[in-house]
Amino acid sequence: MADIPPEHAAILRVIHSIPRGRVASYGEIARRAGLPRHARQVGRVLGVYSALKLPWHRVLRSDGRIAFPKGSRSHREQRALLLDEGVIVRNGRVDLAIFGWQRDVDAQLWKLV
DNA sequence: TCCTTGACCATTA
DNA sequence: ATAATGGCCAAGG
Repeated sequence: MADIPPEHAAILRVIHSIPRGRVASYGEIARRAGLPRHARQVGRVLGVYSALKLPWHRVLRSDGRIAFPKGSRSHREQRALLLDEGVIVRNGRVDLAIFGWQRDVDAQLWKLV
């Protein structure tokens, strides 16, 4: 069995800890894993370990958009999985101020008014 | 080694 | 809001 490099393990651990109904960007995951500026590696790791059971659908771009091209198979699947757990996806995008793992509380309160 | 390729990001126009 | 740009960095050829 191939051993998993520590950097990969750190990234996988962070992804696994994203709460249900919340989302995080590639960059944020990299930072939380102690690997700032390694956003691209997060995407790569997700691909490499796609066989594992991970909440990959909770990972989005920094602007809240789904990384896969609109109309692609993966895009549709990710959208469906997010909707399944109550995350609103509008036009291929999620409002991070509401569903972001580290969401902006001020913005959320503002929306309630 | 050097070069290319990305499930990326921030800035600028 | 969209697009181009330069930067980023590990993998693989």
